[in-house]
Amino acid sequence: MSQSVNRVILVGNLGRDPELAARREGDGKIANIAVATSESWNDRNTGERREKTQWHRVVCFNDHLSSVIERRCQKGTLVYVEGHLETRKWTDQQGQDRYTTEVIIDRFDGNIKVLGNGRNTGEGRFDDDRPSRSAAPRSAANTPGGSDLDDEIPF
Amino acid sequence: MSQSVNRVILVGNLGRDPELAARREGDGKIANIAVATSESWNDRNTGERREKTQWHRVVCFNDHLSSVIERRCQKGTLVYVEGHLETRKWTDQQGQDRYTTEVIIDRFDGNIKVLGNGRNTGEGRFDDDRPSRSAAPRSAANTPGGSDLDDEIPF
Amino acid sequence: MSQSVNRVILVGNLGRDPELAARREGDGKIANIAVATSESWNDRNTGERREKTQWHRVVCFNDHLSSVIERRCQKGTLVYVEGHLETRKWTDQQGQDRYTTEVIIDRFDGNIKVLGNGRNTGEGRFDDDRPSRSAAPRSAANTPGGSDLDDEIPF
Amino acid sequence: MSQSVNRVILVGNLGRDPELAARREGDGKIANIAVATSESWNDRNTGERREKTQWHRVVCFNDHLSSVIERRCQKGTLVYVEGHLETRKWTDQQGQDRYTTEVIIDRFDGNIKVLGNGRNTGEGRFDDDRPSRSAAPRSAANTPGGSDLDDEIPF
DNA sequence: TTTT
DNA sequence: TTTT
Repeated sequence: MSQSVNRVILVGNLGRDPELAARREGDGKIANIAVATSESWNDRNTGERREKTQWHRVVCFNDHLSSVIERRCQKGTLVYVEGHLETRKWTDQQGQDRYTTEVIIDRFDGNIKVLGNGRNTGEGRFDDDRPSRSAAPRSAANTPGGSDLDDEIPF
Repeated sequence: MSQSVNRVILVGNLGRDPELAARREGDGKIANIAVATSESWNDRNTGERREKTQWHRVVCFNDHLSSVIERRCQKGTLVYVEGHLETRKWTDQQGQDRYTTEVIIDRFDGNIKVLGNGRNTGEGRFDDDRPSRSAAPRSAANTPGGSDLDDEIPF
Repeated sequence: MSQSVNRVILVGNLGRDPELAARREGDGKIANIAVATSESWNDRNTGERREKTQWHRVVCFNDHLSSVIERRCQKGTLVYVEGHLETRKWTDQQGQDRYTTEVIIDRFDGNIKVLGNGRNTGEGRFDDDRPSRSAAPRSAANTPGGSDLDDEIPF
Repeated sequence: MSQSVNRVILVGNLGRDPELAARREGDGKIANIAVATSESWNDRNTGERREKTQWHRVVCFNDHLSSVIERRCQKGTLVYVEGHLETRKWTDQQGQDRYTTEVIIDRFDGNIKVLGNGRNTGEGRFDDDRPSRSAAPRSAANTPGGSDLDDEIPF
């Protein structure tokens, strides 16, 4: 179990179209996206509005989800991403150790969501792309004879 | 410090317009919103598409933020909410104990975000509503002479 | 995809031993735990230390994980829980509609972690309980010839 | 508001004692900690147990919280950290651009918690260190005449 | 009921 | 470097 947690949640816009990486043998497609988050504040001294953008390297190792990213996302798309941090080591041309930190999208179901923009305007549901391999959520309220909460706001 | 964590993150749509509650003395405005989240899956047995909606009572005790909710949110608005769970006890008309669980929006800055729909279409930034009381984010990259990451994707 | 997110993170202590519910046909064991979170603050007016505890109904529908909860958790155990909110409707003895909100533990791997106390003191790893059905994490750094970050501190 | 979210949650152990950085003028103390998270799995091919550790640079820019980290944390301490990602640019000795990604602890209250080990065994509460500047949580259940949930289990 |  |  490892007594540890490594969790990242991002909501932001793609800075460019997704890059579909070369397929590694047996592993399927890999998608790389650049996600921007920004915060703004009023400068204490000048009173001016300031803004700061962070760019995040987000990587998807799942073949099917990468295809969906390819189809549904483009420069400007607003996405929700849930993943974990990984820092990988590489060697630059001068032979020096370099480290790059990425957000790895964790699991298939629900860890990336298209929230707006891009190609997702009214063309049907994302889930339509998925084969029926997705299991039913496991909980009481999904059982037959269960809640009719779906039909009305219960409060 | 209490060695505990109580954290909720929701992205969903408002099921109705916000309700601005009566002002409690000295506490400012309170906003109540009904947020829907849903998940869908293919039924194992029938193969049919099924969907399940959850409704969340979300409460904001901050006066200023409640005003913003009032202005910026309406039925259908997609919001991001970050808060914590509270269950409060009350007594019904039969004199019985009842419990209601709500998501309390945690702090002012950034714990509710309008992601789409509603009144937020191109009318300027949410932050324009805020007085300059918001402090500058505290971190290295915000210092003078700092990063020019804002101008370009660095990867 | 549903354009929505419903996510709860708790770190808190069990208020009593886990309750293993009756097995529903075909669904395996269900575990119910009561998790307390608390926050404390200094009262603005009196200056006294005040504390507030929240109790959370946490439910696990996974058979194997429920067994682990049964073995590893007891009254007082500190746990990390990651799940989502569900409110289910039921009818009380007076025939009135009632609603109960629970935190449903999301998926098997890593969504409950024993952080301390209870029976988890030095009795071996939680993972030893698991059969080898757990898949390898999918990411670059796990590939053969990959990173040797594990062996040394990169900063 | 910026329509974006940048959020990191870590639970892990300190790999070394905290490093208290030089004070920047007017900004107070800065604490740097190295937090390890790890995951383990059974190798698909060999069946062997494998483990992978990630190291996270975590930075605290808050003076008071940095003092607490200094006192309460040491090599081996298990901590909960909530923050956001920042990547800062710097120039190495060869004059090349380099980027380092860090987790910045977000705000004062509750964004770092000592969960175990280290110096936190029975020496009194963390909160005792804090002056009474912490405001009361704002919510219904904290009001006078409010809930007595604290005293009894509601389920 | 828990815990600090 | 940590921890299980």
